[in-house]
Amino acid sequence: MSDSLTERSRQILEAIIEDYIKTAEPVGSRSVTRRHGLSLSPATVRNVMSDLEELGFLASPHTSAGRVPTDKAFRFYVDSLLQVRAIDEEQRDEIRRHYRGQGRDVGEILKETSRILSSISHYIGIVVAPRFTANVFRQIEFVKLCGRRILAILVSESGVVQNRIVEANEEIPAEDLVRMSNYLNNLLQGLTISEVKTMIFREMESDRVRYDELMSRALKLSEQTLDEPDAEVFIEGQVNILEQPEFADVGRMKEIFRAFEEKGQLITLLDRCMDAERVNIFIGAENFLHRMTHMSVITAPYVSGRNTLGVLGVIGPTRMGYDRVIPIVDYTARMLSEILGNG
Amino acid sequence: MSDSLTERSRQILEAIIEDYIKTAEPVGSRSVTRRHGLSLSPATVRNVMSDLEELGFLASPHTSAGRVPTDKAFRFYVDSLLQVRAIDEEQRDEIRRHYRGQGRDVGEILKETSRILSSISHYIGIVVAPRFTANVFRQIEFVKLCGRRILAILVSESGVVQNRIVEANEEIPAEDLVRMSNYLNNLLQGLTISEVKTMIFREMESDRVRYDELMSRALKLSEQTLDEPDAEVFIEGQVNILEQPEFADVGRMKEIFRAFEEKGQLITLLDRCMDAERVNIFIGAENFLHRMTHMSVITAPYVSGRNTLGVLGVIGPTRMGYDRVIPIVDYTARMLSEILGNG
DNA sequence: GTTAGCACTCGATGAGACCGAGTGCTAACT
DNA sequence: AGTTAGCACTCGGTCTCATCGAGTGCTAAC
Repeated sequence: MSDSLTERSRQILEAIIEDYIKTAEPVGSRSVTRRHGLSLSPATVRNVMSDLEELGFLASPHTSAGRVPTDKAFRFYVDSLLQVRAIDEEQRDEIRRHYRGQGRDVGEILKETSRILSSISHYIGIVVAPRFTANVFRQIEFVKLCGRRILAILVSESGVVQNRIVEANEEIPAEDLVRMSNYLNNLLQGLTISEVKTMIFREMESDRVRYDELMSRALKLSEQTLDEPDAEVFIEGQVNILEQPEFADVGRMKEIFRAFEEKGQLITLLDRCMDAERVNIFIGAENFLHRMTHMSVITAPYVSGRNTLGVLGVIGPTRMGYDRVIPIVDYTARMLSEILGNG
Repeated sequence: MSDSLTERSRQILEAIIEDYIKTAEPVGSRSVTRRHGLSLSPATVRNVMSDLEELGFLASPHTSAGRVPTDKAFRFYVDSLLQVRAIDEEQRDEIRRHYRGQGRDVGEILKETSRILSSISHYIGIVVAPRFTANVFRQIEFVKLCGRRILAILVSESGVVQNRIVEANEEIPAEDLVRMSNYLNNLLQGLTISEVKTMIFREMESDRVRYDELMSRALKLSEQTLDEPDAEVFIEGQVNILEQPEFADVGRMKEIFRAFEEKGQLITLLDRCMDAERVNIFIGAENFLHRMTHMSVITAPYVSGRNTLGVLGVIGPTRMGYDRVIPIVDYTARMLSEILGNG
């Protein structure tokens, strides 16, 4: 398919796409010749554009408007035409600067990351927090609140904390809680959370535990602690899309904001990129969120050692500046990996 | 000032306000007579309306439109005319139902609370998480991550958890960390966080500690842990205001969304309600957020025992259904207090 | 004090004219 | 055969103008 394009067609397509990225408006044959030093007449360009429309790379909103690149065109652009630049030095420094304010809550770091992504890309930053299941267990602690209520705190190798209040059947003395957490910490050391789950299940069945009330109670509590809440996701900079001319229309905007309220769908989408090597791009309808028409998503996983922790990315209009944003996403993912990674 | 209004003027003002709340459109003299069984002619009503405008209760967008209640009118309405109903049974049940999914992370509960507020009021729900400073210290734990990095976990009496990664000057053995937390837990038991801060300061100066490296290190770590991050705030249902006809205008909408990005200002506003007895209302410009014109805020504090933990509320257009929303905010605050309160 | 009548205001709506960017086609040019 | 100039045509955007109707304020009568 891309072979069927002559060199000249490519050049013109690229010119149109780049124009469209700049202006958000249908591109006419004149502007192509004007803005790019191609020594061709508008009429010739028109012929080529007509062919490109035939091939599905361009669409015309109506007869007398210019033409607009389709999702297919952007896909081609990203795959074949785009030269990903190295990250801008200034931007790199800005990212580093944001991360400087050190020593905070992991959640804070993730939130800051999505703020960074949004403020530097001028689009929407998104970070999916690490799933517990993918993590390695480090420690569990029980803190007694009043009565039968216990605060369980679960810490993973990478320093992610999950805490929840559980209610025991009866009041448990503080010393017992310490013994319980010692027992569990020993038992579960070094396992991934999913291994932890099976381990707890197996241990509960074992004779040794079945008749030891303390242990079995400990296991029950930890079980309650483990069942995973919905993945947390940090989204920042939603206002930025209000600046985009193509969303001046109120109806379209509503759709977008609504899409962001359904975080579940977003998470599903980003989860699909967990195993990607590096940067991953969904263009327009490719993202399968019907509400997110005219939007593209650029993602990259962040890791700790060999372990993929989560995914981050930027959501912007389909006509976003891919060449600028891709390196930002890539670099930010690396920085975050470095900061969270402890190996 | 309210005395200067005759009974009839009041009735008419109320009718206008209620009409405006329903329709979001300027109210004319005819609609007042039509919709309300007042046996008065439009002409009479017009005279009264003219007086009300003189007094600053009404404003006319232009000569031939109807009239719109001013902030002052809404203030008067809320203070003097409004009969706050008891909460609707159905809504009460719905709130309870939302809270049923128990045993979660405190943060989760707060987020759910703001979701509840938004979905039941159909406006925007907002919850400011408890400040640490106002809380009573319960426990501190140190978890060793790799190298010199330590995860410090701070738990308050009410089960709120604050965690952050701190970096020590040198590697500290795990046993020492346990001893350090034991020392601190003993020292700080039962103090409020602000007392904790002074205590740490005093203790650091004491001779006993100055030459005990372990203790002084412990104090240093806890100091790092304590300095408070920005208060967390949960905002849900921002899309809901897109439904409000008065925000169909894109410019106005941008302003609102931008206001929500500056969470600091919102927090300042809500903080002012921390000491309020019960429900507190800011109407229109009263909230002092210049971006939030045409918006009102209804807040209520949530407590644990005598201790005010934080504030929650609903943000909606100035012409919101106060009679419906006030009991929702009030009831939700009570429920949340009950859930978090442990005494 | 209340009401009917009336002239007046002013935004909203819709029709018509016009403009201009852009297209597609044809015929001429290299 | 590919390229270009010329030209008729399309169609959204904008401007103007007339019209409509909800609503007002004023005056005079009840």
